[in-house]
Amino acid sequence: MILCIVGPTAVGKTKLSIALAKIFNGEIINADSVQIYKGLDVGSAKVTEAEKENIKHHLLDIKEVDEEYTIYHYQKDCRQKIAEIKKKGKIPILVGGSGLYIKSALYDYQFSEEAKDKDYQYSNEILYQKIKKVSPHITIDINNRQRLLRAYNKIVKNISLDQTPAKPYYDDVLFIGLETDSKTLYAKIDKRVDNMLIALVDEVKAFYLQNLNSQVLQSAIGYKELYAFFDNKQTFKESIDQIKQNSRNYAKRQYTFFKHQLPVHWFTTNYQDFSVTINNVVNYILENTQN
RNA sequence: GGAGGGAUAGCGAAGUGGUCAAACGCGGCAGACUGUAAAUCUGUUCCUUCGGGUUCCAUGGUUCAAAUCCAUGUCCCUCCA
Repeated sequence: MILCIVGPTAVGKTKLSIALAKIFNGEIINADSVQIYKGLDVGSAKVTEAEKENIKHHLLDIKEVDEEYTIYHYQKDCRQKIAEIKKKGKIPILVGGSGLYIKSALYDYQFSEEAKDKDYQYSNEILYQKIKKVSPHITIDINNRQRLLRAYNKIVKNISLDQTPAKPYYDDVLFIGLETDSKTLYAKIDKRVDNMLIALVDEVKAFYLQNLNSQVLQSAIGYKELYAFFDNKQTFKESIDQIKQNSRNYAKRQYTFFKHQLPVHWFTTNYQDFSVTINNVVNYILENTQN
């Protein structure tokens, strides 16, 4: 059995994962694209040593902030960890909010070789036409340059643009989702941001003073907004409001992905008494376990 | 007390007689997702039984026709006293 715990930011995934690891003798595999990196602790709400309660965690802090890491790497790393944990007779528990990371590891996504996309000078229209010429039925939005470039890079490297849906890579995965109504979640997110504020400023400032800049620092919520503040591009309050706003929007996108892309069984987080939530999940797992 | 400026959809903001249910941005809601995924992109957003109905501070007026012109009132802002 493989457990996979998903849900938007701030619903309680971490807490649930620790509880399940203890009950089912599991080890946790991180499935969060930002927590892969060392030093991005506060802003990514990474588990603290105390919170881990001696449960073994994998794929946390395995890269420096200026190193490249994509789903290609994650697929390999995660599958390897799953194999290792299973070999020990323990239960792998994937926990995280990065939907595509999870899907690429647990579904038969094919990645040919490690390779970075090249940028081309072509306009979106021209890229679109070139792609359509090779693959007339492909669905791709003409404004989505990131995807257009990806598709075009594939064409140049003679890689198939096949869009057939991926099949599960494992046959024993149980997807568990945590959810709550948006009003509660948004209040939770705001509060979480307010609580992490001081520590987050220190964390980001350290990177900023080192003159570090990288893909993650430019795109991760909590980091990019404070960089804008340190660069004097906006006020502190504007940055904080933006962090909250971006977190809310992100939570929304996470729901959409999990609800439509993965066969998730959902549970409502009981913030007053989390043991109720844990019990519900445990019962569900027991009901769906063969032995 | 005097002189100006302004009130537009949840918010900001265009529009200054018909082509205006009203550009655009934000926010909201919904969606896509096979190598940047905490990324990138899409649709929708007055009400509706989808025929239509009711809007642009309020009331009255001009006009075939008003968010746009006129009068009065209310509120807000700036400047002079």
